Amino acid sequence: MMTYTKAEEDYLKYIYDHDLHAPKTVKIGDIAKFFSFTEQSVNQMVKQLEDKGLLTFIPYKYITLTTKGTDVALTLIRAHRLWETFLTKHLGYTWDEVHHVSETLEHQVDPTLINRLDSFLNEPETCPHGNPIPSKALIVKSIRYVSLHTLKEGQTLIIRQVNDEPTLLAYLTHHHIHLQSDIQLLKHDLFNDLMIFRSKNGTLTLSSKNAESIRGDLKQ
Amino acid sequence: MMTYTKAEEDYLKYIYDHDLHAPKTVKIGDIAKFFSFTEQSVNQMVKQLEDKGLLTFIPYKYITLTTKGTDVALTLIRAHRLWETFLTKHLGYTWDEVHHVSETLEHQVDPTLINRLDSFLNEPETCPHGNPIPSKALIVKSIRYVSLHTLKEGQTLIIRQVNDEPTLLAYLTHHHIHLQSDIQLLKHDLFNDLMIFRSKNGTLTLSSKNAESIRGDLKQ
DNA sequence: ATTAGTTTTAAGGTTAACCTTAATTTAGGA
DNA sequence: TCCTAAATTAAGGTTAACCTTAAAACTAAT
Repeated sequence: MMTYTKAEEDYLKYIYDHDLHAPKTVKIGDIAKFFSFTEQSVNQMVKQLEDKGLLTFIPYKYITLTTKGTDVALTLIRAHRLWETFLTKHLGYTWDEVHHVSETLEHQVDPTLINRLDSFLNEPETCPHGNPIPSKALIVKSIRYVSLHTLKEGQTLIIRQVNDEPTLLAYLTHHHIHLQSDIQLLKHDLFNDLMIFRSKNGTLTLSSKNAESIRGDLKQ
Repeated sequence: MMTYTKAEEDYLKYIYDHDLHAPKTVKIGDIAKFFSFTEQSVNQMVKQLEDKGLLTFIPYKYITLTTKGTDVALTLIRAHRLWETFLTKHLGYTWDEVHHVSETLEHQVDPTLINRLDSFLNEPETCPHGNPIPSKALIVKSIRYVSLHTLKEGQTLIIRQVNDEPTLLAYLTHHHIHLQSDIQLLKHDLFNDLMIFRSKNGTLTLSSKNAESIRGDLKQ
């Protein structure tokens, strides 16, 4: 089992996420902008990752992960989400507290350890934020949910997934909103790009960018 | 909470262990020999640790940890032994397998995490090798056991503690010896410095140096 | 008072891993 | 065709954290 540097892993994770959201569109410039590096630096690192067989770069087109690169990204995600599950299920952490700790534990990806942790947890399908945990064979069972920012006024969503963003999670927790909560769009203020919702415990406001980080099932 | 580099932590652990075994005797040269560094390097690092208030060095006499330095060492030991306990109690590791994994996990010493892990494990008193786990307040409950290498021919020891040395542990496991096992000294071959023992499953030989790593209660 | 063993001072080398600046070069659309 | 965005090449800087070599200086014990 090869091991990669933190920077390499960060590149792979970014590319994986970006590609999931918009396939075959990652360019050198995207990565540079995201990490605030120069394009030359990114060019170098992309070359390095290509040399290691982790990605393919078609100049002037796009970057994609190879199977090997995808496996590395999924291995990291698997470890991260399993540690998060352990922390919430057994150590009493809340969903907005786990990210920070898991960031440091996720580089603990020794396959034996992670697989045993998986068994101990009874092979959970999702992390505390509702995101799928890749299986031992790195298969991801992904479910297509509706994103909160696409709601029409009056519609209600049952929350099933939230991106692992501590401030957003803390905000939701503060409003007593968690997985399986109902949330109804009262008003979409297009001018300010704000969405106002009603939940069981009152109303709350989210920018549509934040709403995009929340997904679930439409309530009939 | 300050955080220290791996090298700094390694120095502190070495000094702590050495001091436990032979109080007030650690010198620059001991550390240098142990790590195979030059004495000048060690001198520098010792100065660095002194500047950080972690130890006291009386030239031509000895080095001792300050309270602060002792606390750092105990924090590391606590984390290490709690992770070992988790790995054996819940993830199915054996006592000779845990050391390697815990080495990398032990730098995970975020106090909240470790304290919650401690509660989850029901505040165990000892690690899988029988060594005491410092409490949350860093109190060590140490029990005085008899060392195996001091046995007289014919005497039997009930094993309660073994130093965390993977090869020794693997050897014992191979002979089906574990904590609470009885082991009787048959013959002490002083010429070759070997000790021959009988256990429930046959006989085995240990150098007296290895025997020193095993402690327990004399059986009447 | 010697001397062997210890400690200190000073300057510099190493390693790993990135990241930058500056100067070109190339591709592809208007 | 040209122009702009994208990519490349080349050389070098940075940072963190130790560790080494070489040359003194100091202690304690005979």
